Amino acid sequence: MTVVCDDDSDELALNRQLCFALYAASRAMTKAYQPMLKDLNITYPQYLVLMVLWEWAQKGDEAEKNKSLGALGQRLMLDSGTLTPLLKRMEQRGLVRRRRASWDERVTLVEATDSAMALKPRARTWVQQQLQLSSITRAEVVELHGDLWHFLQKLGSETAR
Amino acid sequence: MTVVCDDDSDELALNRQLCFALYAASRAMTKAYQPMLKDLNITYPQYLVLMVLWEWAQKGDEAEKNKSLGALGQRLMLDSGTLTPLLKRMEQRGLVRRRRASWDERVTLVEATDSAMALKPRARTWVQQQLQLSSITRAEVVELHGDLWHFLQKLGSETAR
DNA sequence: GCGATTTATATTGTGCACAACTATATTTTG
DNA sequence: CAAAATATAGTTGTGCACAATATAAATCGC
Repeated sequence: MTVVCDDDSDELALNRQLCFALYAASRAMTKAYQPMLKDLNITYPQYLVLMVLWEWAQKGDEAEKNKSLGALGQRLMLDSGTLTPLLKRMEQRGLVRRRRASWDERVTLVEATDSAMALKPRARTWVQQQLQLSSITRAEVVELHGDLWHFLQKLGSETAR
Repeated sequence: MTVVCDDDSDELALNRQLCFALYAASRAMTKAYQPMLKDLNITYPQYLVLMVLWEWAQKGDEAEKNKSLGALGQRLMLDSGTLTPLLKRMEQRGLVRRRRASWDERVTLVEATDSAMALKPRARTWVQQQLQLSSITRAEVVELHGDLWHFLQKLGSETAR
């Protein structure tokens, strides 16, 4: 039996594509978070927003200038087309407050409510437990995280050209 | 000045979260593919589908049983809720054919059209060029890919419990 | 062979992502 | 200072993802 197989068959094989590995791993990770997200009654992107707002809440008021929708977008690499409706949904759920900056009417300031702050310890506990229960070591996580970040930097500096 | 900073501030810091690194890297990768995707006039998930169909086209007809929507979903880890409308759009664009299997009326068989096969060399050339132009080495790609796949296996075996 | 169960796909509804565009406020510049 | 340029969000439209559900075909147990 003759197997027809041109020389580029390997080059574009799905299982060798970094792009697919990233795509699949990202979605698998999102799925792994679902039990916690369901418990907190939020979505995955909303959880990412909360992580930023939780950080901001610790910084006090001196850095209000940097607590805008735009700043949030820079941290998460998302634009207003994604964040505006997402934040409106979170506002409806009582998780965030939105208001215009007095010093610049273009700017929308965003902050976590007490209700949102209350979710933080629950998230922290769950994340810690999952890592302990997992067969994945902390060292593996740190290494993969570092490699991803390094990759992200290079990719960013190249696509910015 | 006293900086309020509880002891879990680092644990949930966005920039230390593997989940966010995966999320950001995956989206950045998708963005990096946009010039090619725009040229081929397809979306990123459609490109992933094509990579599978390109592989299938090389296998001849003996494996028709494994060229179903379900098999496609297993490869891409996507369900019918995502694939059915996506494939209908690709069918409209003349990129795929869909038909019921004669041996099981439930099964939808999927295959690339000639028009879709014609896109493969263009994609291959672009991917090769990008890697050459990039400051990212082939070794880095292979290592990150391996680590991601390894991680995906562990995550999959755990969430399957 | 026939009802119950399982399997494969399709449908429905919600929430992202993101490109393209709009609206408005601020800053810069001649 | 008025006009142009820039900055910041919001809006609109398309296409995923995915949970939940529906539909229909095949298989199983008897």
